Amino acid sequence: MKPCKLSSSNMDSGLEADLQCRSGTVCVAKCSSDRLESTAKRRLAANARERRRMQGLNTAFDRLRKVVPQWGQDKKLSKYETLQMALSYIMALTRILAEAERYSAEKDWISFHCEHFHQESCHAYMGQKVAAEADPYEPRLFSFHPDHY
DNA sequence: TAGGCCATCTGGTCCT
DNA sequence: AGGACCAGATGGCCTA
Repeated sequence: MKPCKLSSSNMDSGLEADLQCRSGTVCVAKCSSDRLESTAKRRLAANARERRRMQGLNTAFDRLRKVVPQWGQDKKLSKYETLQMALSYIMALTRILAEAERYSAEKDWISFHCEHFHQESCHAYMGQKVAAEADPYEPRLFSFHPDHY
């Protein structure tokens, strides 16, 4: 948006009818006031759009806070903490998924191994696995460790 | 009271 | 030209 090229003296005079552009052509009072008015209008519209945009962003943050674990947190997570927690959460879930896949493949092999070789040690191993799976959402998996920059 | 967090305004840049 | 997005500035609110 280019500013209306009015001389400062004219701007200060307050006599709108006498306003002149630097080009020398007579600038009708309406010219500057309309321009200022439309500039102000567009600025206000832009402000409103920006407010709506930020509100949308905050709504998204609230939705994210609802699905992210908040172990022992009595106050809501800040935006930065929410993003960090979401990252930890996703990584933990990914790890659980990978473990589960590996376990299902491994279990077949272990069953076979137990059937044909040393059964005692296999029972101990299987028991350990089951215990570990009993509480896959153990809080420590998603503990929030903010990075310090 | 200082520091953290947030909302809002604003000007700049990019895209359609 | 106008909208979306972004980053900097500013002021308010809250907490230790």
